[in-house]
Amino acid sequence: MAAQGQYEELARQLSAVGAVKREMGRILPPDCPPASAGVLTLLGRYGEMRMSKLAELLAIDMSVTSRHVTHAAERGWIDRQPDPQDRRSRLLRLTPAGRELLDELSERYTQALARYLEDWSDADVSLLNELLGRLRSSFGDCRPRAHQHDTLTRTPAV
Amino acid sequence: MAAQGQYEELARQLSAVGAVKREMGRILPPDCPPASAGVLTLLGRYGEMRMSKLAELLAIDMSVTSRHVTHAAERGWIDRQPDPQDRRSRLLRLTPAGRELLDELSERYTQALARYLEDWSDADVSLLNELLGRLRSSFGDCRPRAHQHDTLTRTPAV
DNA sequence: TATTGTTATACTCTATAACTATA
DNA sequence: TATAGTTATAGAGTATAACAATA
Repeated sequence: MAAQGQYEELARQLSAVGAVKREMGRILPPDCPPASAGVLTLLGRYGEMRMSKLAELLAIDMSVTSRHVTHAAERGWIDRQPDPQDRRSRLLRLTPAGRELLDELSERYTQALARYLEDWSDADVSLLNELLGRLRSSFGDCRPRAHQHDTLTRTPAV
Repeated sequence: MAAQGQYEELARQLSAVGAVKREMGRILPPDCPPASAGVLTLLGRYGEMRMSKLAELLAIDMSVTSRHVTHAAERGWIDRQPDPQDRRSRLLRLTPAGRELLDELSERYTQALARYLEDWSDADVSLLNELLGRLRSSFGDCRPRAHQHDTLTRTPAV
């Protein structure tokens, strides 16, 4: 349990961290918006998955996920196969071109962060990662309760 | 200097923290988008300032700042007076209504975070704040060099 | 009838460039 | 001529609701 000032400060930091995100977005290759990079990263990390799973990992609505996936699929970075188990679903996976692009993205991210965070210790980067992960998890666990004014309405995927 | 995997993880965490930001945005009162909350917060914290200073603190372009400020001014939350020292500039400050709204925002942020982060210690929240501040500062110090393909062109305000 | 995914629409946020007014 | 701020325009991201196909 933290003091009120800490919470207000955290709200401010979260709001302001957008500038860092935007700066990271600027290093991406043309035709690859940050949303595509997110899709490729998750498919690279977790392997083949369905739309609904990807939407859950991205923590955005599936309708939005669908558009991002379409963007990437149109450029040949990912592959959409109907799921033989349930033909309503589609299985997503990286193509070789997608894997290649992902490698390029990793390198760009790494180079940019190594430059910006040159005076950060390994332990500090690690700690920030851990705390951000915990932050997301603390929020994620509460998310379903967000707007529950109608208990009979379908609850969103996650 | 951190390992490559740490940097890739940080890129992912930064991308994913948007979900937390959106969740925080959902608790705001109607008619007060997150951008307005940011404007009010900074004016409350640092007091009267000019447009250019506010844009610098928000780390967004002044054109965008101008629109956020107009939104808030039209609702009576902030006041824009021409600077007597330089009539091109405008001095921004909270109105009583703006101060009242800011108090409401602080309370909502605090309540939401106290609920989501109920199992966080004061020290952990503090640490996250500190690391996010350092992160922003590490990026901010590099920003001017971003796109310097024409040294004679005016460099953006910050 | 319920669920998976897509599409249509609308809203928020941001950047670039052109513009106005003052210095 | 240069600077502070505004406005016009375009692009990226997201959410809600209506829809199609399958279960």
